[in-house]
Amino acid sequence: MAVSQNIKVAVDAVVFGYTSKEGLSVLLIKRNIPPFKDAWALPGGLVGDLESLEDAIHRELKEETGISINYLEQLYSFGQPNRDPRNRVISITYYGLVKPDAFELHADTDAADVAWFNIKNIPQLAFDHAEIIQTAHDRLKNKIQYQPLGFELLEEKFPFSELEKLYTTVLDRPIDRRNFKKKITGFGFLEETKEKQQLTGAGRPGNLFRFNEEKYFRLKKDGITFEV
Amino acid sequence: MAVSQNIKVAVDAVVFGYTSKEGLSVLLIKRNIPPFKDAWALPGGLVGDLESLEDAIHRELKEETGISINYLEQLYSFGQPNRDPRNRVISITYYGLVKPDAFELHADTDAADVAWFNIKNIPQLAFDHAEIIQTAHDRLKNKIQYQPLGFELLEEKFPFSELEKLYTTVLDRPIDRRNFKKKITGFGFLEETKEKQQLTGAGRPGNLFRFNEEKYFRLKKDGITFEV
DNA sequence: GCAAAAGTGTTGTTACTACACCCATGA
DNA sequence: TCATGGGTGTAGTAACAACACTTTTGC
Repeated sequence: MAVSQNIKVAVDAVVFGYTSKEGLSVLLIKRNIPPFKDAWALPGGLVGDLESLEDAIHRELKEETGISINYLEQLYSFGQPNRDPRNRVISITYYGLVKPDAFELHADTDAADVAWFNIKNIPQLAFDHAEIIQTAHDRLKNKIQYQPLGFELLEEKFPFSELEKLYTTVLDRPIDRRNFKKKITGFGFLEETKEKQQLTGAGRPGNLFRFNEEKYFRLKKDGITFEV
Repeated sequence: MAVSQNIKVAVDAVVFGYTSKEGLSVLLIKRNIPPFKDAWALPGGLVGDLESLEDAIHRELKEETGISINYLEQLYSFGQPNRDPRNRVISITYYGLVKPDAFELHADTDAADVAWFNIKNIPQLAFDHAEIIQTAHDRLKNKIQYQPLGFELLEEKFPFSELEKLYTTVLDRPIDRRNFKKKITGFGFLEETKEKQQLTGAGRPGNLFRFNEEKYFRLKKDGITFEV
């Protein structure tokens, strides 16, 4: 019906990182071009005419932040006519999970700077990016209730307390250690190794666990019922 | 980064209808322009430069099928470069739920025909629309597990067996009547009226129920745990 | 009176919640 | 020996699954 259309298509990503010291954080870039020059924003950009949406977001992440990420999932599409002050841009957003320590951040092409920001301490953002982060965070909190979580966010081997801290952080409330362990081990996607945690200060060292990838991803697909 | 971009933005909708005789069906239009002329397709079309995505899909539904629908939710965005043979079009898709009997279908502007097709009997479709319907159907089956369902699909007053049939149809398996009733009445979003069903053939007439809108939508928002 | 659909309770089993003390280590 | 964090079991309660017969109506 519309004879010609003048709308641009962008992709943006909310990349969550987790460390037990820092908690849950989000990867942001500092814009070096107007509008919102020098403001923090989500990594992302316009989609190329010949590339898929997934390729576009991976490319943008690589260019703007230096990270490459294998777990990325579509979140929502934002399309209010005035969300970009220049011209109409709709944004297809993704969210992903990574281990921050596994990457060196470097603001390569389009960005003046890149950094992790704790989810509780996000600065003023460009465009409607605050709303996008909010949506992604809600989705993550929701998702944790019917999918296992942790594989993409923890080291290969980790003490059980790391997983517990992760859940505490994402759910933002305390959980009962014994019940949590019963539940998690009941699902069977964790394997206990014979190794013990290297000590970092005082305290009894914990046994190290790892994910059984096959079972983990099957449960991720089939869904679980998770209440703690 | 891309200096100019040549991508069009469309919206498409998977509108589910339910009747107890026909089961679950999907609203389709017959295209009257190439490509895929005379093929069945989802209602939808290009987004206007100044309208929101939601306005666009409501407008297209009105134009192409004659229905207006108040429950519509974003589903997913499809953006493979080759999904439209003419040029690059990304589609932001929605899904909605209606009572088919409440509308007169009429193929107004862009469509040669409009019709309901049973979900088990969908014809060959244009573009990647079969995949979109699949995605919508999966979402519906999933959603039913943590949100109440029925308000948008049933008459104002209905015998309990109607709700039961709806769940049986959507879940595509039999459910235990007594346990189902216990569960549903436990949530408290149903109200029993004093009226009895008008008879349609033999059988004991059932009491009529209605939804308590306030409780229904609160539970829809908060989520429920549903297992039958 | 028979076919069709509605209505209704109980029991066994499983899953969840709440809760507190001892153990291994480093300093 | 003290501070820190890891590890473990039980009992009461609530939710779920399985299951069959009686009632009301039309024909």
